[in-house]
Amino acid sequence: MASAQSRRGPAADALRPPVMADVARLAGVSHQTVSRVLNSHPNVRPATREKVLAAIRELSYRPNAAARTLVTRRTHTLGVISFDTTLYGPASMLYGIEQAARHAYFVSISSLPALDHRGVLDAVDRFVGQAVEGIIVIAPQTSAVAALNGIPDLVPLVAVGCGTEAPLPFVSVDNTAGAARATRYLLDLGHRTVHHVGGPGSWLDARERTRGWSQTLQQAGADQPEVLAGDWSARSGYEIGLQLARRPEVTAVFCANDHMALGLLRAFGEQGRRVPEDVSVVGFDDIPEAAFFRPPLTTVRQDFGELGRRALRLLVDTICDHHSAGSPLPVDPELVVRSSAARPRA
Amino acid sequence: MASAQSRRGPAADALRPPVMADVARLAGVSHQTVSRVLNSHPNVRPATREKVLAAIRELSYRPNAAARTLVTRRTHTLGVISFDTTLYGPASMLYGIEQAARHAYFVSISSLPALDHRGVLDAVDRFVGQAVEGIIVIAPQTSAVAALNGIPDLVPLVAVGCGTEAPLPFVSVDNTAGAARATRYLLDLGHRTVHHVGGPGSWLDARERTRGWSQTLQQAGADQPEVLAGDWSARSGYEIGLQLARRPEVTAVFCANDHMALGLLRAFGEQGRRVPEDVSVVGFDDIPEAAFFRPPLTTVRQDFGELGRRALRLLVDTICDHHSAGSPLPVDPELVVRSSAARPRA
DNA sequence: CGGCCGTTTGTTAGCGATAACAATGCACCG
DNA sequence: CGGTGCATTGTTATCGCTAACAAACGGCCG
Repeated sequence: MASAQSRRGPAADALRPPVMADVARLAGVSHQTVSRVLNSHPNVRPATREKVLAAIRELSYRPNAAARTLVTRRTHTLGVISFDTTLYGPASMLYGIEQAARHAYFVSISSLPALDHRGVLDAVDRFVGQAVEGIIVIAPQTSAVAALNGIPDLVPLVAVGCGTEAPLPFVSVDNTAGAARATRYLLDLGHRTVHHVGGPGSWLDARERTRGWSQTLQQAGADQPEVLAGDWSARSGYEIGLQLARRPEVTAVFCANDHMALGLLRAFGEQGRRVPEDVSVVGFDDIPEAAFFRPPLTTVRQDFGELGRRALRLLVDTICDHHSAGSPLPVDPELVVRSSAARPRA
Repeated sequence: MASAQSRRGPAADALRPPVMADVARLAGVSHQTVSRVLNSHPNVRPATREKVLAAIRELSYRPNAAARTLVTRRTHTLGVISFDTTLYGPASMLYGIEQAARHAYFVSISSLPALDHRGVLDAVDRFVGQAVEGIIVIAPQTSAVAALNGIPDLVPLVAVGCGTEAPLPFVSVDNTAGAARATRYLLDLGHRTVHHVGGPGSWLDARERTRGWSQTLQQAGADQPEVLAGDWSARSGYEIGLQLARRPEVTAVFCANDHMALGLLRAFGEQGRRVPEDVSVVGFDDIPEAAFFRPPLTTVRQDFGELGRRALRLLVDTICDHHSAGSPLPVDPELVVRSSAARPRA
């Protein structure tokens, strides 16, 4: 049997995985017929198909992906470039993307410690080298958007969470509306004005949330306090909270994310300012833990998973039609009322 | 110029990306010489190399990965199979893996909503079909380990966070030691015994932490209260906390993770049991927010990133030597003392 | 019963790279 | 001045698959 096997010589049988020709020989057909069965072409007699399938099973044959790719020019692979996937937002989007993609694509990741021009360009380059069929950039920072500008159009590319200024198809949440909702809620409770702990200015989401807050105050004719910017971390929220706690005129704070709100709550607690009796706090994101902060955090829910799924859909559309049919509507954030905000004391 | 280009005919120039033959023609050498330059073989005259590089730049040529793979049988791709990468632990390990791998490999992910037998097998199968060079399974659940047993040895496979019972090379943290350290710490503070909020029994880490706690109590001759098992979520910690708060004999609690500890803190706060005055709480993981809980959480730090990096190293070793040189030492967790635990009141 | 047509199968030629081997050129030696 | 050997380059075969075309087969019609 071994000697009849192939030009590879008898000894190679065990070493090399079987190829299509081996299946063909065993089934007594030509390799092309095997290929037809594998690609479910019509015009293969059922009996033949069965023989081939049996041979495939017997040899545990698996088609060689590289050979296939070489001729079909399809890799069934997408690339995702993201800022630090340890963070809740990026991690959730990645998860959403992967769930939505898995039935049709492999997803390859590139998680960058910083989204600078160089890093993004390199990552795109890597992926193009790998011949991905499309790329999703989770690009929350202005620097990333800038980098995206300079990218040659080698492969369909979609951005997510990049504000509305991106020079390419994108999906995003309506940060401005979410921030406005939070601010409006606090004003409606009776607060004279609302202070704001912002995210880093280099992040688009941060800017947009700040804008939503600012516009709402302006419309309401309320005082507009200076923005205190953190870096998204609980620590920065804590430090800012320490300052804010000293100022008795502060009765309401809108934090650009839940982690900073956590730090804020801690700082207020430490300084003896009660939440929500003395000061109200509202966050943004609705991370799973927010409901278990002390007190439970009123916050703006953002559906990261949905965002990821939409990004994927947009990318797939772009790959197929090869014309971006405009970007879908922004995902609408929702205010989740818990107990960290209340009416100010009279 | 176009007519001299290639057998593809003049019109194809703009459509197809350039191939090695195009570069060769432009540089006036054979395609093999181009290949030599690309693979930095010795024995290419510097002048020739320059000509080739210039041609490559001029055409913006990129080698075709599939063609390369077909002949070299290398894909430079690794697969990572993980349970829900939204969670802090898996996300951090994934990040560690990717950071360590990126200079040499692409990393493809498969994030499963459940690590059941079928799911793991399918994921491995997908990756084998994609011809990855190795797979890392972030396999914290017993069901995953069971599934790993049945896997044919088609590709190097390494598990991480899978306890010490895995039938294959693995890396893990020393959960038992970490839990023992936390428990010991509470006992040393003077508590009679320590209650335990465990993770789901289907998770190896949960079991090991419970074991470490249990052994320590036994060694100390302390009472061994019944384990209350949660599901890692803050919500489950909260619910268990509500029960525990009613029992005045409870003065110290060791939680199997920080999220449940957060829920516990909230429940105790709500029920008027002060932490750490009335009851001490220690967590596990040291998530970035733990320092900003109220009170700041004393917990056991686990370096997920390092774990990921080690897993990668182990996998690469396995790929190269193709014999697993035994698994590396478990990563040692460290107790981070903050203020959620104190001496019991007299 | 020959010819036409549709179904089923086989044969050949690529896809774009690397590997093995052959050929060239030049320096150096006896 | 021919032979030897190394550095450099070119030629050919091959990786495992799909696409395009060719051939064989059978049924049906006139």
